Amino acid sequence: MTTRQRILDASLALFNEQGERNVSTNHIAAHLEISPGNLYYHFKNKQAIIFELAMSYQQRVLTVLEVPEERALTVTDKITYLQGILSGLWDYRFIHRDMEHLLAADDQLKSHYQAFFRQCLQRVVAIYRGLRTAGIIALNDDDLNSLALNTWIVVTSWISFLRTHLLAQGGQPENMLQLQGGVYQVFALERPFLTEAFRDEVVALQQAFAPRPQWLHSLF
Amino acid sequence: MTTRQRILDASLALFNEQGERNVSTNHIAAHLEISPGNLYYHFKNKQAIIFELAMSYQQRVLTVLEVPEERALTVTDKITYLQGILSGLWDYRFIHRDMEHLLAADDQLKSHYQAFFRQCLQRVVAIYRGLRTAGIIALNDDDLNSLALNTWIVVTSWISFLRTHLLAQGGQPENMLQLQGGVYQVFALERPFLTEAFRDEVVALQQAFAPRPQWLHSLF
DNA sequence: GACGCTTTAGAGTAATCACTCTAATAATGG
DNA sequence: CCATTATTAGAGTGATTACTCTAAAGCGTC
Repeated sequence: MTTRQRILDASLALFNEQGERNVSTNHIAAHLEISPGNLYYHFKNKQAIIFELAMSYQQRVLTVLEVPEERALTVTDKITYLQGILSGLWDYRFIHRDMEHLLAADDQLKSHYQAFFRQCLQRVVAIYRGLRTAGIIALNDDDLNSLALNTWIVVTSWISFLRTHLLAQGGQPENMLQLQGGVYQVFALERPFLTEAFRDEVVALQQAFAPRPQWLHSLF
Repeated sequence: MTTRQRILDASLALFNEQGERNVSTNHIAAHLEISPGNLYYHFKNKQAIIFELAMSYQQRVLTVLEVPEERALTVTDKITYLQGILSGLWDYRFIHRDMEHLLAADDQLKSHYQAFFRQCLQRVVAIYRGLRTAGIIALNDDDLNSLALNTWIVVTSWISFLRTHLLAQGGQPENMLQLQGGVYQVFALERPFLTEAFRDEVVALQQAFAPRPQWLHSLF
């Protein structure tokens, strides 16, 4: 693997674990046992590393959100989408931790991200339209748009919600289970719009993602 | 006003405007035209300032979320709650920008915050129970719990959503209007649970908070 | 094996950070 | 008016930051 790629991988891992704020370029170099000069030979500054990671993240998410045109959507599709997005968010979780800072520090990243968000929202809308066409949910366009936006907000906030409100240290195994709770939570958004024909089936599926009692009951 | 209070006020203003990360204790002192030594006479470190601001924030939110016991809830109550919370979140918006960092840096704040969150969630649940008792919404306990959690997530993420996805510079006047969009968005969460008796009334009310076309249509 | 290009090491730098120390000044109370 | 205490100024500190510079090492090719 090239040094350049090793820098990206190490940066991503360290940013995720400790937060971008707490990881300096010197830390990254030391972790890789290379010199700071070497790091700066491959990237002109820290922003450039972040920018590249953010591009990978966006590509990952957009790939997950592709909408099949030739066939109708199924309930399983929806789960696949959610799991894909949640695992993408997890793998790049440093990005949503203080995105305001990342965007404020890099105009190029900001415009890229805002375009990316529009694309995402359009695809989420398209997915819900697909579910409506498939007869799985029933709602008007206003409700659908609001649902799409609320879904986006809940999904993208879910990880930081977990990390701030629940388990203290960011142990991965524990959180991976809780991560699935995001699926449950989004299903709860859609549930009232389910058609009678699909309600029982979907609700049964949702239960598979029900948060484990040990932390759910500690909430309510 | 005491120097101590002036430090708190200036810190809050600067943290909100520039982000806690970008505001050093030296900045705060310089802004107040006092010496760093003076600042550290009143607060033992930066964390202590943040901690105190976080306590004010929590008290503000809990005060807003008080549930009247002697009377039934009305639709107007709900709007009052939402506006109160949103304006509280706005006035302390630095807190939700990188809360993970704030909590990781201060164990005391972390335990306070987690207890605070539980209290908030319980009150949101109580409010929805009140609306159910008043016959405004109809749902079972599972749906109600999920709705409460989703409401909390959407409300607390709304401001950072606005600041990252929409208008670039954080101009207050523009954002104050958009801030109200959060009310609309939460109403959208509840809308499918409205009883027939109240649906038309509430939906009409919701329209008053509909986001202005100039940025809504840019989204979809 | 000499040349040129890419990659690397590592010392160094100016700026900034949170915070400390000492001493001067103001306020207070007897 | 004096003694004590509370408040303030301001210089300074060691650590850390993002990043630069120079020179050396690899390495492919003729």
